[in-house]
Amino acid sequence: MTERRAPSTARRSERARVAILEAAYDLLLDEGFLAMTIEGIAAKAGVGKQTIYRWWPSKSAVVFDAALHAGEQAADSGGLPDTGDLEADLRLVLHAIVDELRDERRSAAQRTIMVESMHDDELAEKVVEHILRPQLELTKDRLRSAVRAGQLDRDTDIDTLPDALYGPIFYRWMLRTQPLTHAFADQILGTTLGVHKVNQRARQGESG
Amino acid sequence: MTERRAPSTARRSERARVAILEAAYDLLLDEGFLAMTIEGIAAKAGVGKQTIYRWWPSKSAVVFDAALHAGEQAADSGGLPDTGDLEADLRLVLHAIVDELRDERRSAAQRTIMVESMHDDELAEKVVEHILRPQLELTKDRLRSAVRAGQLDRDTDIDTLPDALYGPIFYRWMLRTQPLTHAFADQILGTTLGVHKVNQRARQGESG
Amino acid sequence: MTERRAPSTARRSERARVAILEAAYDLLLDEGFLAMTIEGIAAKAGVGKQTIYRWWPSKSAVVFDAALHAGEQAADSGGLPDTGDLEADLRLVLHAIVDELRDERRSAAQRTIMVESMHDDELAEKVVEHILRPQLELTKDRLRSAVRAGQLDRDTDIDTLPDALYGPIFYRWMLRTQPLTHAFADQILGTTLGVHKVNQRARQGESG
Amino acid sequence: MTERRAPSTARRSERARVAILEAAYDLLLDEGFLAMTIEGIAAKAGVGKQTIYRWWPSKSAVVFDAALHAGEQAADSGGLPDTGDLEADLRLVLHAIVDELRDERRSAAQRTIMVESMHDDELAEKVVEHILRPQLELTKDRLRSAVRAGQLDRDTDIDTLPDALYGPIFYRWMLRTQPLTHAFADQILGTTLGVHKVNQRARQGESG
DNA sequence: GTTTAATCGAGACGGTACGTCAGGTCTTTAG
DNA sequence: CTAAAGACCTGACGTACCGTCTCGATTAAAC
Repeated sequence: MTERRAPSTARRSERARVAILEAAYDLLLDEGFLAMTIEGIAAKAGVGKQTIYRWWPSKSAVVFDAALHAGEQAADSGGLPDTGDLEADLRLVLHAIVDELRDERRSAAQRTIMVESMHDDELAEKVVEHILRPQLELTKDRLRSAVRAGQLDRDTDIDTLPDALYGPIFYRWMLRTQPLTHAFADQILGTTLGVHKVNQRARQGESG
Repeated sequence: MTERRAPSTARRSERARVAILEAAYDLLLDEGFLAMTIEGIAAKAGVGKQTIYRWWPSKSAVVFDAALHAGEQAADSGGLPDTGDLEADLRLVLHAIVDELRDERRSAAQRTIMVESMHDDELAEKVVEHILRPQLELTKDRLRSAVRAGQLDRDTDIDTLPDALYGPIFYRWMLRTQPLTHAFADQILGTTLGVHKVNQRARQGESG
Repeated sequence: MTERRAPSTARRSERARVAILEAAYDLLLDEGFLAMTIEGIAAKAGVGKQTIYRWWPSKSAVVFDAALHAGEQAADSGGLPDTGDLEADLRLVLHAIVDELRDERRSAAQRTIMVESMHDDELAEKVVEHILRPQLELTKDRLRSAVRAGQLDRDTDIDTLPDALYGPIFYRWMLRTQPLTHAFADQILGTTLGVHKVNQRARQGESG
Repeated sequence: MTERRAPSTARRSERARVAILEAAYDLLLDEGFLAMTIEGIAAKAGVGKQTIYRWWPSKSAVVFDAALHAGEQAADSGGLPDTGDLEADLRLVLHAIVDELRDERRSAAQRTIMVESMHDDELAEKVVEHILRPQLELTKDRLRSAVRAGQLDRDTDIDTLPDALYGPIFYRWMLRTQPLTHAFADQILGTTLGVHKVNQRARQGESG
């Protein structure tokens, strides 16, 4: 993933690679990004420091790969569910996200990476490219499908809606101003889809 | 702000205190939180390292105070504007936030504080209490005023709406997936208020 | 002695200085120059590495000072003995040198210094100035005294004789081709003084 | 020369062997023993590190062989000249040695090897066996021949005389206290042979 | 004339020590 | 008594080499 200065990648020791990623992930969870050190990773992985420096340019890069390695979940989803009912499908997705983020153990690493990406442009780019962009694109695909199915206004801004959905959840997760719940996700969903929902608005119009 | 282990605070040199805070803020803008060092602050401020350690417990603490010192703006706002037109008032606020965050110099400190609060619970609490909570409370006040004025549904969830407004902006600012613009803020505002706006929905219902 | 890059020497910790020199000397005797490390000295002295690097530019420099510190004997001799009997006086000196060089513990430092001075011109100069030249000058003084006393030919080459005395001993010490003994020293002494001794040659002439 | 752990020596690549020795000698002259590295030799020779480690046990061993290879002069001499005039023959030998040692370029490597042999017992043994002992034995042979010819006392210590001859020259060469000249060699020779010369002493006796 | 097995260039590996940097504490000197 | 200056111990940094260990790809020998 990140072996950009890799000399060949052919002779590379898979054993060492995996040991490093797992040691890095453990240390990330146990000590946090700032406290962990390259020397610590090397020691825990039973690996020479140079073997880390040979394949990764920075601590950020190792940790990012470690997080990806820990959850090979990024590419597993072949897309968002599409049952025909947009709101139900999105609710499923948001609930899954909330569930994952509420598991403190699993989400600590994610949060750390997000945080570090704020002052590490290289890391930030990787986060956007490998984690956020794919998720956003899949979401947009689902929304376009909904437009085609007549469930959303034809003039809905497809680029903004995902931010409106994920932003508030991200906000509460990062800043912990209030608890992150399914109910909150539902409210965000309702609020966000509100103006754009064709049928509902029509029905509301009739009954109004 | 953070002088917890201060021995007396009485004999403290104001000259040194200000020099430290200003040096710290300059370095924060020039080098960023990670690159700057306590030694660097001391050198730039023409101060002994011990004079920093005597009054602050950590780099985070100095930088937080430096940011507060730089902009004594946190508490200046006596509340959100209330012209009677909720959407216009919120648009003003969101545009101001966007403007501040788009100014790299001004937003660097904010970003740093957010970042550091992630692995510094004490700092996190201060951020929430001194910066976020006040902003959220003022926003809620404005929303309640709108409900009273009949501009918003009576059953609008006042606790969720601010997250729906600020969350997406925070999301784009932190993750930099797409540029942060006034247009984006406007769309979020439109989407978010959409279902709750009394007049507009009524009008839409009539014309539907 | 070697604090060339010393910033001030005023604030210097005498405790640390002595601990370093003693640790260095111990390690020199126990492990030898090549095997010992700066980190090892620091650890044994209970000192930070930086405290060594602050005051000495190289391992050689530390070890040289350590050797000087161990035996503040370099300048102690107020001159060679002068009992009137040149051969007896020189025999005393050579035996003392042999004794010192045969004591592995005591000669290790000397050997190391000689070795290091080969690839460290600055050190070499110090060795010549502080150790060799004084010894040679004192020896020449004693020889001149013997010429005045009529024990040596008036045309004896005073500049060559010391090399003829010390050279062979140095040769065996360094190259270890054969053991270094008092008998060897005596033979060198006899051979070297042979042609120059006034009385003996005269007596030999009479008996020839 | 030193291929002690060589598995067969049969399949050995002569090209690689020579390239290694020449690279090593170049590096020895250019950087000195301490600064040069096995990796450097391998790189300069265009050879894998393992090819060095396969045939030599240590850097010392490679460098020693490299020096031998550079001057295949060690074993070329079939003995010291024996014209019947001991002093003239030895003068020839000493002048040749002085000439070689005065050539800084050629003698630098020799000096380095001598120096390193002080803290490298394995190297020391090789130096003694391959370079010094042969020279000393040849010298002793010549001296015994002189005894038989009646030019030297029958009780002359044959084991000491070579040290008395070579020691002072070695001393000045290594320590560089004074320049190394033919005149110096002549004086050493005169002093050393003085007491033992049969004819001269007899003549002196007659004239005394 | 092909096996076939050792050697070759290459270079990754687990390590040690390097010399530097900054952390946070302790000490000295001046005001 | 505080502040400046800065030395102190600590520990991580990123680099250079160590000596060992695979890798294919030549060789040169014995079949």
